[in-house]
Amino acid sequence: MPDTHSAPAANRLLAALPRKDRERLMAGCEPVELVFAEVLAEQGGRMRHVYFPTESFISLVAPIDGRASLEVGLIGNEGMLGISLILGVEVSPLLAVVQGGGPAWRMDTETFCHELARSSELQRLLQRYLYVEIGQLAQTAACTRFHLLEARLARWLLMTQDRAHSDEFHVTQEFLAYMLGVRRVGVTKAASSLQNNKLISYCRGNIRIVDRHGLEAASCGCYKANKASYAEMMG
Amino acid sequence: MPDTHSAPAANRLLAALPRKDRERLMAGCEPVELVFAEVLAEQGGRMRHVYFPTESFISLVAPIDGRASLEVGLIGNEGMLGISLILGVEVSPLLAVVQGGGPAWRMDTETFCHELARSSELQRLLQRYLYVEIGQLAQTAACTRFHLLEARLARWLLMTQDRAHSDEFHVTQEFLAYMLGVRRVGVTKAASSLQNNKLISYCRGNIRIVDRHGLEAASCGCYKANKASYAEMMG
DNA sequence: CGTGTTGTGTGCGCTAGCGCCCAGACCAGC
DNA sequence: GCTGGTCTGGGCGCTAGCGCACACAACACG
Repeated sequence: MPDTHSAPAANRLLAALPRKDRERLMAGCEPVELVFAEVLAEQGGRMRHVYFPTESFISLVAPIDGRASLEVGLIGNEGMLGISLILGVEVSPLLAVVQGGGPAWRMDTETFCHELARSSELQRLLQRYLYVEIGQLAQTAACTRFHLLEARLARWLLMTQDRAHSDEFHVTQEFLAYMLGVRRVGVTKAASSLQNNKLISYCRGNIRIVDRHGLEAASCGCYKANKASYAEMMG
Repeated sequence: MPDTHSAPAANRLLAALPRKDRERLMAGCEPVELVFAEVLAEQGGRMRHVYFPTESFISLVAPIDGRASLEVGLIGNEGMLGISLILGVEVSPLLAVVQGGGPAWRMDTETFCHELARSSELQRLLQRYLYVEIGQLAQTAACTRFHLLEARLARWLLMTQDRAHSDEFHVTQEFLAYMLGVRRVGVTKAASSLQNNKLISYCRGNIRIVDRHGLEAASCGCYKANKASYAEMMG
């Protein structure tokens, strides 16, 4: 079991719980190692587990028309996968794919629902988290409609850096194109532009954030807006 | 008080409640007449009331960058405004604007929260409704990204027709452009195309749906998908 | 060391939608 | 009947992103 697992605060939702609630919840969790591209939930499929990422992170993807798709959410150690269970629905509304491999806590849905019923603190916390997610979903819709690819890419990189807890991570342009709902070539152009401006360095899927401040300036306001909304609601 | 108000089933959420719960809830409601373009909730503003439209309908709009905006939800007699209260948050995540004037039930938030705590049936129902809304939010994001304006317009018209309970309603192209996040001229083109194909007839904001089947064929699959998801979850 | 696979960069013609501006049609009110 | 506001339509040049096809570099593995 990796060392990261032993820190209870490795997931911020868990960390935000009162000690008693947290300990009971974590007693029902098991540590798992998520691997890149693993599908944790199909759209419309029944969820068997919820996940609290610690070092890993998960993309929420809205498939459309069979072929295309669009990432509409990103879950790292600030959140959880399976939040719709607090609405009493154990069907996943979206496709959930591991975007960054690594450790996470996992809990089966029955145990989770049981704990949820017992702890009103847990309920309160997760309700607020869901509220934030909803706001971000709407924000993402508008962002995707209005903002230029380069800005959206910059935002995506920042969000990923936050969740990867590192200024280096691996993601191919092909994959990025899939997430952003554009052609691979479009990503090539946008990424080249960022690289020319010395904001990132890119080589065969290995991305390094060189100038975080510059990247924030190049990204759309949605990045900061999202962060602010999380901070406001989750404290 | 308009006659439509006397029918308890005029709002489908209310109608779906067991008689006892419904009667208690409606006792806390007052009938109001919503007027076009009225703002019922500012983004980030505190909500004072929740609304159950009967003949009226309400747009949920995600403003972005101050100027532009995008409609991400539409609430008619199948839903309610203020659903985020079931998450214990009385701040509106979106801008809510009356899109079609008419009667609705209104309830102040305190009473609503109180009733919510009393009726687990109400909770269950609204949780499912929120789940559907979330799914549609994600769907809308992808739809806006990938589908052509003409198809999106057709979808919008169908959704509005459903909520207006009439094949005629009033909406200017200017307003449509605002909702769809495009130029007015773009709407002119798309609407002309639909009119040329004898699917709608359009004159100075007065729209009439001429060929509903044709319009469904011209719209993207999102319309049917949304309807199906509501039907599945809400019975 | 060659060979297939994976990832990145380019070029080319195309389309949807943009921003801007103006024309005409219709309606309401004086 | 005139006038001014509202609504629709169209023209014009432009851009972001599309689809397709191809070249090339780096790596992985026999």
